[in-house]
Amino acid sequence: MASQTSPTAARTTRPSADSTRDRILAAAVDLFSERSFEGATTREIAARAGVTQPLLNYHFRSKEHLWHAAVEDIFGELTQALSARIEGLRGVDELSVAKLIVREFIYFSAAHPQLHRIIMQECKVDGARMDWLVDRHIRPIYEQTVSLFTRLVERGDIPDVPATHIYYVITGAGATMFVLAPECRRLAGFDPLEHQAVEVHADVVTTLLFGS
Amino acid sequence: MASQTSPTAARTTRPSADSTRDRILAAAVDLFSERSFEGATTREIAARAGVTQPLLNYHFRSKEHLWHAAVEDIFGELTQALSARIEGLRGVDELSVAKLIVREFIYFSAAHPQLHRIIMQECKVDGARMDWLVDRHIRPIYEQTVSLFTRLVERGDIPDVPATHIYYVITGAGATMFVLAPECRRLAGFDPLEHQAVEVHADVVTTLLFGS
DNA sequence: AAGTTATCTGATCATACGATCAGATAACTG
DNA sequence: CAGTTATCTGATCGTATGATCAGATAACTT
Repeated sequence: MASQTSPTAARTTRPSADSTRDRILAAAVDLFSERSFEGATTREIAARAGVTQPLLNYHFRSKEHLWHAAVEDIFGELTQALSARIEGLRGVDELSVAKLIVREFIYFSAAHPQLHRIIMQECKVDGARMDWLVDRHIRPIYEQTVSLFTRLVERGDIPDVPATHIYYVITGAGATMFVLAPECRRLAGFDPLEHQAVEVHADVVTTLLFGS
Repeated sequence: MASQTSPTAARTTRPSADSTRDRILAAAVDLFSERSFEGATTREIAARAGVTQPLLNYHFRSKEHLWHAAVEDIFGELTQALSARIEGLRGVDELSVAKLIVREFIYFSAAHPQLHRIIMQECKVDGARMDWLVDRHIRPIYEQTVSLFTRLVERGDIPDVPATHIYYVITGAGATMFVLAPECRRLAGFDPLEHQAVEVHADVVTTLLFGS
């Protein structure tokens, strides 16, 4: 029997190394982010993973399930990275925590452009996948961020800026830039990542947000 | 014989009203922007235009040609709108022209979110359509904008900001916001267009760019 | 070793999709 | 009006794609 997982269920039941399945997931993350759901074919994903196409339907009920698992995978990594960062900052004041979390997010975005690319590719009108993505992954992070920044504003630690603006700066200026690097190169022959290290970019965003 | 047009040829040979063809083009612009090239089917486009599917292949050689014609259409409207604005400003100083052109661009973006949506949907890795789109439409506008702003900077009319930053503010903050309104609503139950008139948003961007 | 389950493949199916074509209808021309 | 061209449709084709299935192979259990 295939190890069927529901689209929303995190992959935690079998912790052992399942390298073939993982390779398929990695290939799916890559191709879905590069070409969107409709633009990526299961054969292409299989080829990149070095397996045959029917194997995808063995490990995942359908292409749609595979997409959900892939998104679960990449967003799980993000959540884990952020949690680990917070965990390592017990006792530190919330302002410093916020600064370091934003940095962590930018670093992750630079290292995993697939994450923002997938979001971008799913920005379709009346898209069910986008609804799921927002509900399950984006909103939780968004609300945590907003509540953290709201506390900092109330405490007078940072200037009072609308929460949506904060989020816009972080995700937009802070992360999407890395994703749009290829388009930037296409347009102006200029790649932001070549001229500016991630750390420098993180500095800019931090200054923008925290005014320091 | 079908009125075949090459993908890059502007539709200027037959100026008379061709309402069916125009309805197909409008439907194509809508659906390509809502669902991307691969996500939109020719049958769906035909249905929205109120015609049968084979008619698309009569007016356009292929789905790819239809996409090019649709992009040609919407970007042609933009170019025309900007040109008309410039035409009506003969003799006006370049700083005022720049301000009004930026406004015009934001108004157009708000009225035609399909334009930025199409760009967004074609942000794929190694996408031939994106290459064409940048070469034929985006770069010309980009270079014109940059050269205009460069002159203003040299003249000391506006603060010295890197050209790419200028373009980023205009297109990013200025226009993409309207396109991402559905996602904004999805995420935070907040639609920027409901809370903020286009004029107000244009004010914000203008202030950001021209510091006045 | 034998039995059992998990993993993987080749062959194939059903369908959705873009394209084609013969022919109908409408519009235009002389 | 007759002839011609432009416009449009129903039927159909070829193919790409996601899914299925029987069976092979590997791994694991007792």
